[in-house]
Amino acid sequence: MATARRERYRKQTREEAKSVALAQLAESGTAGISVNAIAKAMGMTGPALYRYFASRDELLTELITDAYRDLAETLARAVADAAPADRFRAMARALRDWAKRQPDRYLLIYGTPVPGYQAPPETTEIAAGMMRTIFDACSSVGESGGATASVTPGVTAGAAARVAPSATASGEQPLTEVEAALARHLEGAGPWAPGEEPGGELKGRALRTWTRLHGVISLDVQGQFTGMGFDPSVLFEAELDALVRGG
Amino acid sequence: MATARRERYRKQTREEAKSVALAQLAESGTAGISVNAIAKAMGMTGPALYRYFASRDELLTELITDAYRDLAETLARAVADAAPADRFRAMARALRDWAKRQPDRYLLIYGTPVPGYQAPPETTEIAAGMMRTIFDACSSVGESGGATASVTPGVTAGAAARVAPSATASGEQPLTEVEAALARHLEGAGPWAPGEEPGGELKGRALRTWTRLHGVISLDVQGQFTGMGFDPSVLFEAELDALVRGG
DNA sequence: TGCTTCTGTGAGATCCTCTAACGAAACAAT
DNA sequence: ATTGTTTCGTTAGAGGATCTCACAGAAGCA
Repeated sequence: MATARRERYRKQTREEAKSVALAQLAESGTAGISVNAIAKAMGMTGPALYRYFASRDELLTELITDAYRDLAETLARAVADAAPADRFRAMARALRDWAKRQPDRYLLIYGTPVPGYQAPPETTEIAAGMMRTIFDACSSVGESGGATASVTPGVTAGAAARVAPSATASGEQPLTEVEAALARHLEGAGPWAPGEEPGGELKGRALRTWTRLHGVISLDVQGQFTGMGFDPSVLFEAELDALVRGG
Repeated sequence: MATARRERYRKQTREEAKSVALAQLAESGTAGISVNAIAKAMGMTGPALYRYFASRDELLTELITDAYRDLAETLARAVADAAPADRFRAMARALRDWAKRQPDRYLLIYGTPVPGYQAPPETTEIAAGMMRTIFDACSSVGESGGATASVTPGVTAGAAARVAPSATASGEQPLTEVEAALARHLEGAGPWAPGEEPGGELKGRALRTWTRLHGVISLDVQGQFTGMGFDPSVLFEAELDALVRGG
């Protein structure tokens, strides 16, 4: 029973090690995380830490899943706390804020993977939960917002003219032919998230949302915009608006 | 004069080293590139390679700039070889093809950077040249294509209704308010590319293009789509279409 | 009190990057 | 052809990394 003390201590030192590792990550990147250095910073010798983590890789993996979980929870909370009409924007901004506040953790999740690396099953679970959140945020985007313009299809011919939605549920934006093709292609895919699987159209919206937000955020946190003389948040808001507008 | 032999030999072994390094990169990631292992694979001892590269970092940097240059040239050629109406799609597809064919090199350019790492000035030059290519591809997107639909603004009020373009040059898509705001914000930014600097609207289009294509491509080459049961190229084409449509 | 389990230490194996000193080869010039 | 110079590759080694192993304490349990 009193072994609980030991377990508490064990968990505590594990957390301390991960915390020190995060500090190292922030200032030297993934490659700068050293078991030896962490141990030294904690006041013990190198091999002692191997009582708590089987390998440097396990520590790294735990850092990743922790960050993943944290991000997923942050998004879920942002969606839950927002009014239905604001959910989408709240989710997107929460994502960006999280990434900007701790770039290294974002890159830990979405950065360059090691070729051989196999993500633990826990990771895919978290990813599925996050996809659920994105679904929820996306599904509430056109509803009762009143801010979306109903764009009537133009008369010009061509592949990009907006066509009537195939057979989807609620009253949403009309889709272009290519959007409809993507929706059809995604109809059978999945399952991507727990709970009921949405239709292809919503999956397409979610996928667009994910990739576009990641595009802006990842280039931003990697510093690819530095020296270009503009505020990335303006670009982000523009992309956000395009997503809302485009359904 | 006959020192040319030596120089040729020198260049040759440098190239061989980089080639071996690329092989290591493909199978073990950036961290798996080892000067010792490269030398051994070339039939010499470790320290010998330090006659050719001052440090492991210099080798890495050279790998990055090589990849960057290669990518930039590939895009430029794709744009140059395509008919004006196809330039945009040609550029985008060339980008994706290049990335899919050699994911590790793409991630070398756009992957997680080391926090302390300062890109050599040569890199920013190449980036500027590539931005020029993107500008060229984007500027020819609405012209004479005939495939873009002229979307008439809906009657519904709200921030997302399309408004008349501010004062831009050619006959292009009308902009939403947020797009116009982004264009205004980008008007003074730069210079991003050699040659004449385009207006804010074109800069906005280029930025959207860059971030959206990168969003799809990076998640794809990182394997984030694996197991989701859909073809990423369909998503890519849908995004491409949205970019063409949206100006 | 003893017995067991957990925790930390020091030594060491094996890798890595990178420096330094030395032999050998190739080039240059008399 | 012989001499001098530059370059190349070697071995030796410093210093650091991950990780294993055997051993000394400490903590928990009887």
